[in-house]
Amino acid sequence: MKVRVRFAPSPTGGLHLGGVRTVLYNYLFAKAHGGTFVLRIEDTDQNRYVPGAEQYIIDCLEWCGLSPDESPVKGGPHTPYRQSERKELYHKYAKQLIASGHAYYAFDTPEDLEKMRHDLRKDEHTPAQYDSSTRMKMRNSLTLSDAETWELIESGTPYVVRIKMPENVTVHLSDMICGDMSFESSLSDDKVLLKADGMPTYHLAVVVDDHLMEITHAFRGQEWLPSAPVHVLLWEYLGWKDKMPRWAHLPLILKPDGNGKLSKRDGDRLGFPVFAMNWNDPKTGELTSGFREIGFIPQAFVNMLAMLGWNDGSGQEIFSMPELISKFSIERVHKGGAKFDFDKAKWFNHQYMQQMDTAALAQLVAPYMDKEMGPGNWDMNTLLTVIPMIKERCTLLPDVWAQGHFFFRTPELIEKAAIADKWNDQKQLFFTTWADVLATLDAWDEPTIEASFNEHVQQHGMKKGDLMLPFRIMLVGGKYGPGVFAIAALIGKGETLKRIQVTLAAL
RNA sequence: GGCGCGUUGGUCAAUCGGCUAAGACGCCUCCCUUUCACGGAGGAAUGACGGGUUCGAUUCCCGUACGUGCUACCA
Repeated sequence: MKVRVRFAPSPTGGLHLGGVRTVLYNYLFAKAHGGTFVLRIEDTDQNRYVPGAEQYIIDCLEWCGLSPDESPVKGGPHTPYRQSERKELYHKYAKQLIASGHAYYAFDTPEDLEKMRHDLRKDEHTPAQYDSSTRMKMRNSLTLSDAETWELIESGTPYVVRIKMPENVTVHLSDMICGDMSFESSLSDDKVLLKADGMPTYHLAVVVDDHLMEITHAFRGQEWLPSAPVHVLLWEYLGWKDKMPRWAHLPLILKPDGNGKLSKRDGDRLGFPVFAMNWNDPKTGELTSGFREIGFIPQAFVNMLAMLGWNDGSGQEIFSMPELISKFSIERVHKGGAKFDFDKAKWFNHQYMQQMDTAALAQLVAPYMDKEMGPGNWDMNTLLTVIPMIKERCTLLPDVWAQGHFFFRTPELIEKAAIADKWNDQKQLFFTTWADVLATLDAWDEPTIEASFNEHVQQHGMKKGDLMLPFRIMLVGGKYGPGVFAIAALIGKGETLKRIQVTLAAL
């Protein structure tokens, strides 16, 4: 059997961690079986549709290295891939369901529904559902005659199509992750299949499209489990049950500090991104930060997500994409949700920064260099030299600048406070005279500079330990960075002397 | 409220009836390093609770508790 999987996001906002992970597991499963990964866009809610969101999703997938084989832009054998462009299809199958008695027209207004939910409420806490116990009290094609129904439709009365849930049926569902489950059909309400605006709801669209696009395995978040029986019933009622995909309901990604699904607002609140890339909402003008922009390497991001809900049992945590494809197994995906841990996410990125080759890393760092120094105003060869010296101190891509800016530019901020209270005339004299010695040096390399320093320390009868930190502060501006003599060697004699003199004058 | 799903350290988690319960992140101590890191060596910290089944339960079953999801003309 040829494997076909799909991801069907609604273009209503950024792509969050759970979404990317769903794509990832889809992708890994498909690639492991030589299958096809389909992207279709679920733009079925005109009120919530946000222009640009579709392209954003496509860009995110590309950044993550998870580009689909078939998509609205790429095309494929099942065009169109946008649900808004497949409207007639849904109408056709909705009519088929009505004809076979599994669905019906409903003309109730929102006010009618609200009244029903209030008047017929089952108990204090729970409003009534539109289901077998209430549907015969509403205005729909089950209570109206055919002629009345037809007249209402002809006269342009807004209507929806609802599924007629059976009264006493136990729906069985076999899930690749959750195992066998069963649901009582009477517990679900008569879900709307076709909305008054003519668009399908998710329930109809997912079944029709999965069938038409020959999807064999359907991955989605566990929040869909309660409506899965509706979908199973639709597969059955449409006569396609033998072609129903195998389901896999993925565990949820939860808030780090406790309760609930991770949401966009948690990122703002806790100081980390929840979207793959920056999302600029054109409707609200609100900007939500992404993992790409704060300096994650895409492979690290994807690796981190892969481990949030799955492992191969060996204890290995760093996997390349080909390794993930060959080792991923749906049986080892957890059932329980996982709290997202930003520290662990950063650890993954740190690991990738250490193992990545310098040239590739420099390419990823270049945009941040452009941002700080201006495009063309910095030297790539210097960056290539500097990266191996500082990368172990770097967790995210912009840390390269934070940890190495002094190689490119005289530090603007000098942490004088770190040395000021122990400063004295003797030290002042030491550096003044040593600068003169340095000026006369012929060679300019790390051992030469350090030897000169040591010799000068001895001549002044001072302690090297008292002078190393001041020298560092002069060159770097703060208490961090690689060996001071290596820094001096790299920035050059002129720049070293300049930094010593500037700081001496300021102390 | 109803229904579904889940529950091993603070977090991610291994274990598929034999446990002195792996490993990772984070935290702490020490070593290395005349800075900050990296690295190395240690440490604290876990089976929700109550019943069964069994020679033996973290593991299987049943309750309870807790968590979480759904309960829309949102997905």
